[in-house]
Amino acid sequence: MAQQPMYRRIAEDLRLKIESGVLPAGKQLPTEGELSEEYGGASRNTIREAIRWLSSRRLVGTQPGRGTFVAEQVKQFNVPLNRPIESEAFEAAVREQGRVPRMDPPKVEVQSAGAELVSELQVEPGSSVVIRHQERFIDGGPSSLQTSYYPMAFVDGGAVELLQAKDITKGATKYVEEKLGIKQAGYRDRLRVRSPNAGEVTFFGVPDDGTVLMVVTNRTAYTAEGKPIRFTVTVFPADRNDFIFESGRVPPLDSSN
Amino acid sequence: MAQQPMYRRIAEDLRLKIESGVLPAGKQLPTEGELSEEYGGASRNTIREAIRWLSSRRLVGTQPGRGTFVAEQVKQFNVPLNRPIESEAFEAAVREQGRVPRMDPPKVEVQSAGAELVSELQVEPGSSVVIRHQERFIDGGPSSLQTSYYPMAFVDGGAVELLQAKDITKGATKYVEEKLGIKQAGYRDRLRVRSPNAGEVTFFGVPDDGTVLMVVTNRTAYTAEGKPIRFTVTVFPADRNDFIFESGRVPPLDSSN
DNA sequence: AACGATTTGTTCGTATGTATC
DNA sequence: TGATACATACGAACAAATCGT
Repeated sequence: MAQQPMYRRIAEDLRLKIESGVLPAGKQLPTEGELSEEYGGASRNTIREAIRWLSSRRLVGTQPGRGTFVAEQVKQFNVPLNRPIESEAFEAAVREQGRVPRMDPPKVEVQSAGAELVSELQVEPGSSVVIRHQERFIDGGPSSLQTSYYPMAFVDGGAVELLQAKDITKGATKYVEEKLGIKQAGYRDRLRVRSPNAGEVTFFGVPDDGTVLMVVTNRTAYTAEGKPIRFTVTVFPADRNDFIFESGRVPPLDSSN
Repeated sequence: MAQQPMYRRIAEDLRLKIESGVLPAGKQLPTEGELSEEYGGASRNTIREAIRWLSSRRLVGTQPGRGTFVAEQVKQFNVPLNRPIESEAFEAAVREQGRVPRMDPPKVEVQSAGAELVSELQVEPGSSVVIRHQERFIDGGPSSLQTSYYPMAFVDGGAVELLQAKDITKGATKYVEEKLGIKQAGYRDRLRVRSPNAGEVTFFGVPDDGTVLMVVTNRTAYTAEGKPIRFTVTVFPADRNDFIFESGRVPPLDSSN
């Protein structure tokens, strides 16, 4: 029975201290030098391996120049999948959970459709697509990045507000329905977990060490005839969000949870 | 403008080679010693930092004694959230996607309810709970771990098969309804991402470095009166599964995707 | 079955860089 | 500005896993 490497045993010992409350959330760990002494003169590199193991599990966080701290438990936000994901729905969901929403005005762009969009929106390769991008915040901190894609044909058909860099107050879905008579009959979400890209690391302020992951929800909305009318990508940090999906009749969700 | 550390630049260079196809999936990278020479005599530790960066993003995988290999793309499985999650539904979903399901017979256990179960099942603290645990496989590889919890009162009331370590062919939900007249009216899923525990690392055969995460779906099923009747936890490796949720009317999902 | 060669994993020591207070 | 603490980088040695002989 081979025993575990030293850094692993040290990490395990620290993990127990954290989970048992000897080292409470927010508390600073001894410095690497101190831990080195504490654990029988193990090399500072070995201590760093142990801390890295804890860090990759988000049990601790390191801050250059300050120290290593036991991770604070972050309050989870419940992302309701059964509801619309437009601005008003986001605001309502956040307020329901007793928190404060904020949204930047959308950035609008026109690009030619790449492979994914061609498949999701069923448009011609290289045809123009309207992109509406919005940054969202909860309690002043970054919450999510949302990007919606519409066929340019919608704008040509009269839905010109899609090109304006401001919120469509009545909701883009309703707006498209009123302007073009294109009515949403349903949608499909696909949730996937992946590493953040450079822009997401910046926006969310997460460490760039591959430990924090993102949940990406791809929502494709369809008409009754099965024609896709919108493709929306929303990116959330995986460690601060739960995704709630309800089917049939269920009692209301206790928002304290 | 501070430039990036060397290990990061090396990692970025290797990342480009991987993403551009110079290093195709499955290909072995040069050994650490060779890379050390390639990158201007950088120390082997620095090379290892670069590889660690790639590894934490699942771009490469290392195998002691063998080498470092570009990660193979794993075929995603679509987990349908709109459907039941009992054995038959799992089998059907897997077959629909052209793959081969397998399930071990369930392990049954009785435990006293801890805090989470007390809250989810609304049972008395310390009261007995029936636990049914099942391991599931797709194409011979580990797919998911599912654990369902029922109040012991169901067994006392006559649903004795809940205690037997074999599949309830008609489905546990239907069985409970027939035996006890307790009818499921709806359910709520909560998806959350976390690190695997020791048992999950073993079962799924994933590296224990905190890089591979799990998606846990907690499903609580309710009666029309809002009484919880079942609590089910299913654990999936985050990198091999997409979670699909449909609302309203949507065209069928192309299972090739 | 045993051994040696190869490759990654662990541990040490040391020096210097950079962020914070 | 100096002191402190984590981050990067180097060099070295040995351990452990793998594979072919």
